[in-house]
Amino acid sequence: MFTIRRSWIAWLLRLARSSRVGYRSRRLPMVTVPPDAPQSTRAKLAIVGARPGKEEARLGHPFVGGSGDELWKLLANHRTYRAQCLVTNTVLTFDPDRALPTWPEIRDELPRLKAELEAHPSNVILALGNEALQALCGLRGIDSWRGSILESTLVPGRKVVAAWHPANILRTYERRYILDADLRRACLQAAFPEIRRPVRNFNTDPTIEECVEFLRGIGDEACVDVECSRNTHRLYCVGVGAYPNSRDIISIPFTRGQMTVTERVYVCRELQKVFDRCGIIGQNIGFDKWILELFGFRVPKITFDTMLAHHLLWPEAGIRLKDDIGKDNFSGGHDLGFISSCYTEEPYYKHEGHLSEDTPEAWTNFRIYNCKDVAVTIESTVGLRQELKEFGQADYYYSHTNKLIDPVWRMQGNGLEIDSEALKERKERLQLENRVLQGRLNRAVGFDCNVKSTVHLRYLLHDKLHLPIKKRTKKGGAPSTDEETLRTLAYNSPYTDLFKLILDIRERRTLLSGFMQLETSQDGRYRAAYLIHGTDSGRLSSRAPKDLDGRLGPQLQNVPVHFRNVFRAPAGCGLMGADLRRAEAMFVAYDSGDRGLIHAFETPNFDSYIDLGESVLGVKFVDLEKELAKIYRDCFKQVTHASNYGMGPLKLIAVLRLKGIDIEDINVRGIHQPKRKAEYFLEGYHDKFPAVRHAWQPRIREELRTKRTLLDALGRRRFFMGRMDEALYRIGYSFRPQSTVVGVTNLAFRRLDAWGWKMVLQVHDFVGVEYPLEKERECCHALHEAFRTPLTLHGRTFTIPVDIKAGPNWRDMKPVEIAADELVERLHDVHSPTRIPGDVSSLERDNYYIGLTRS
DNA sequence: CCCACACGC
DNA sequence: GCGTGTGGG
Repeated sequence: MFTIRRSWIAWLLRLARSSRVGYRSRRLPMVTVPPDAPQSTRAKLAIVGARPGKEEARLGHPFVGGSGDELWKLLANHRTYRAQCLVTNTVLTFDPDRALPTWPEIRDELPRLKAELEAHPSNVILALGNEALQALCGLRGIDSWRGSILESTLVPGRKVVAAWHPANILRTYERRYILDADLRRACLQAAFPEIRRPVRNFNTDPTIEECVEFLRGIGDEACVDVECSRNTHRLYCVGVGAYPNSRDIISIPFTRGQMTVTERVYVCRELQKVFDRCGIIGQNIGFDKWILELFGFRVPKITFDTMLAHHLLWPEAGIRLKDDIGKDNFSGGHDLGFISSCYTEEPYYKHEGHLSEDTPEAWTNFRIYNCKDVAVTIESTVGLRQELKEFGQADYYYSHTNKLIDPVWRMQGNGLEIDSEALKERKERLQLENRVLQGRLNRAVGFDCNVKSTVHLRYLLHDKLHLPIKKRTKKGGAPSTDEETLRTLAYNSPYTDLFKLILDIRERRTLLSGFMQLETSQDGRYRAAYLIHGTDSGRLSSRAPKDLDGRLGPQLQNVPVHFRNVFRAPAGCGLMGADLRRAEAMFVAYDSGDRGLIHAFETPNFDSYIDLGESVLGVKFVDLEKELAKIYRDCFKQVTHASNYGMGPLKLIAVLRLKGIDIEDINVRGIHQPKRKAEYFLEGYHDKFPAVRHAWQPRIREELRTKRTLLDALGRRRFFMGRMDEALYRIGYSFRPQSTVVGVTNLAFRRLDAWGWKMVLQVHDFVGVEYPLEKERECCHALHEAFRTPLTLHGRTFTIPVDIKAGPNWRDMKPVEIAADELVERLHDVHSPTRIPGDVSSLERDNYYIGLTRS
C-alpha cells in the first residue's frame, strides 16, 4: 500500500513540474495532451480515441501507452505509421479518476475536434471506441457499429470507420483479430475519399408477375431468409435472392402487401419449385427450414449455412466474449450482424429489424431489412466459401458440418418422452427430503442456514466453527465454500456428517430448481434445443427450449445421472445408446505413438489404470483389499486423464477429491505431502509413457506457436486466437483428441439418422436411439456399424471401440452384448469416403484476417 | 449485472 | 479442459 502511495506522490510531483499542468477544478490535476499532427498537411488517417491515459499524460502525446503500442503494431500490418496520421482524442485532458470522458465533457470539446479534423484532411477518420463513435457520428454501441463505414455528422461528408478501442483488446486478446480486420478496412478505405455503398435493388412489394419472374430466374442456388412473429405462428415475409447476385433481392410478403390470397398461393407454388430445384443458402438456415415446413413447404436441399461455416472457421470470433454469451444470444459470436461486418460493406443495420407499428411504411422498412439480410448472407457466403477453400476446410464443411443440419433439427423435433408419473413422484420426494434435511441442518447449526448462500456458509465455517480457510475463490479472493472445500474440511474432522448434510441439501435444491420444471408438448414429449455451433471443439450443445414466456425445461447435457429415468422410451420401444470407450485416451495413445500406451490399447482386457498404479506405487493391486484396490484404480484413472491434458498437481488433488478420493489415503513410500504425492503420480505417468510429454505435447505446442492452428484427424481446423501461454497450450492438447472423437460421434449420429433410426439424444460423445423392441438386435448392429470409423495416425490404423447399452429409460440402461461374428459387414454409408489426413498439414500462412475477401 | 457454484462429458 | 444453468448479493 505504502509503495503505491509513494509512487502516486512521485507522479503528482512530476506532473506539477510539467508545463502542461493546469488546475481546472478544485485539486484535480488536469493534464492536457495535445493532438499529434501528421508530417504532411494531409493525413493518411485521422485517429480519434477517447481521452489520454496515464502514460499519455506523462509523455505528453496521445496513444503512447499500452493501447498505443498495440494500435501502432497492428496498423503497421497495413503499412500505416504514426507519422502519417493525425492522432487525437475526443477529450484532451487526462483525468486520473475517470478513464473515459462523459458526454458533456465530449460535447464541450466537439468544436475543437472538428477544427482539428478539418485542418488536417484525411480520407478516413478512424473512430476508436464508443466515445469517438458518438462524437463523430452521434451513434452509440461500438459492438454493433465496429467495422461499419459511416459518414461523420461532426464533419459532414467525411468517411468514418469505427473500431474497438485498442485498450479493449489488452484485456481480451481474442478481439485483437477483429480489431486488426477493422484497421485493415480503415486503411483500405483511406485510399479514396468517397463513401461507396453497395448497390441494392430491393423489391419489397412485388406483384405476382415480378415474383414468378424472379423465382424462375434463379439458378443453382437461392438464398432465403424468413421473417415471422416470435411465437412463429405468423409468417411475415420471405426474402429470396439468386446466389451469387446480392444486388437484386425480393421480399415476398405473407402479411400485408399488394398480392391477393389467390396470387400468393400461386407464388407459393413457384417458391416450392425453387426449394425443389435449388440448393438453399441461409444464416442458421435450419431455423428457416423449420418455419417454412410449419407452413407447408418442403426444403430438401440445404447447401450452405453462413453461421455454421463461420463457426467452423472462427469458433472463437465474435463480438461477445465467452463470459458474456447471454441467454438471449442465440448464435454466440456467429450472428449475422457480426458476420456481415466482416464479409460485407453493408453498414450495421440489425437495429432496423423491429416492426414497430402496422403502417405501410413500417412494413416496407421491415421488408427492406429482410432484403438486406438476404443480400449480406449472399455476400458473406461468397467470402466464407473463399475462406473455406483457402484454409482447406471446404471438404470438411460440405461433408460433415453441413450434413449435420437436417439430422440435428430432426432430433430436436423428435424430442424424448417424459415419464410424468416418475417426475411427479421424484419431485415430491425431493421436496420432502429437502424439508427434513433442512430442518436437521438448522437445528444442528442453530440458525436458518441457506446452503446456496456463500455468506451463510462462510459465517458457519469460519465465524461459528472457526475452521481454517482452505481455498479462496478465483476472482473475488473470498473464502470458498464449494464442494471441494467442504470435503477437504470434512476429512478426518468431527463435522463430516454436517458437511454431508449441507452437500445433500445443495444437491436436492439444484435438482429441484434445475430439472423439475419440465414442460412437454401435447404428445408428452420434451424437446430440448440443440446447437451445432455451440462449442469451440465442434461438439453439439443442448439448451433449454424457450418460448415467449421463458424456459420450458432444462437442457440435456448436465442432467444428473440418477434423474435420467424421467426421460424414457414409449410403450413398445426402448432406448439404446452408444458411446466410445475411453476414446480420447486411445486417441492420445496413437497420436503420441507411445509404445506403452498403444500396447495397453491393443491388449484385450488390459487394465492400464491398474498397470500404471502398480508400477508407480510398487504394489500389486490384487494383494490389496478389494475396496482399496478400487480407490487406487480410480485414482490412476484420473492421473491418466490429468496427464494427457497437462494438468498440474493441485488441480489433480482437487479433481480426485471431487471423485471422493483423498490423496492422503493413498500410501506412497517416503512421500507424505499431498502436493508432492500428486507430482509423483504425474511424473510416474510420464516416466512410463514418455512420448506424451516428450513428443506429443511439444509437437502440438510447436504447431500452435508457429501456426496458431491445429487440425484434428478428420481434417477439422481450429484457429486459436488466445494469448500464447500455458493455458492455450492446454486447450491445444485437448483439441485433437476431443475434436476427432466428436467428429466420429457426429458421423455415427448422421449415419443412424440416414438409416432411418429415430435419434432422440446426443450428449457429447453419447448418442441415443428410440427403437421398437422387436428391432433390438438390428438397432445394436446399426450402432456398432455407425460408430466404426477407422482412424489412421502416423501409419497405424485403429478403431475406437463402442459401448452399447439399452433400457426402458435413459438411466436404467444395461450393456447389450453382441458377439463379434454377428456383426455383418454392410456397405451403406451416408457420405462419400472422406480423405482422412492423419497428421497436421502444413499451412504456410501465419497471418489471418477474418473476412479475407472484404475490400 | 457479476460472482460462485453445480451438473454433465 | 469444454459446456449450460441457477441462485445470491
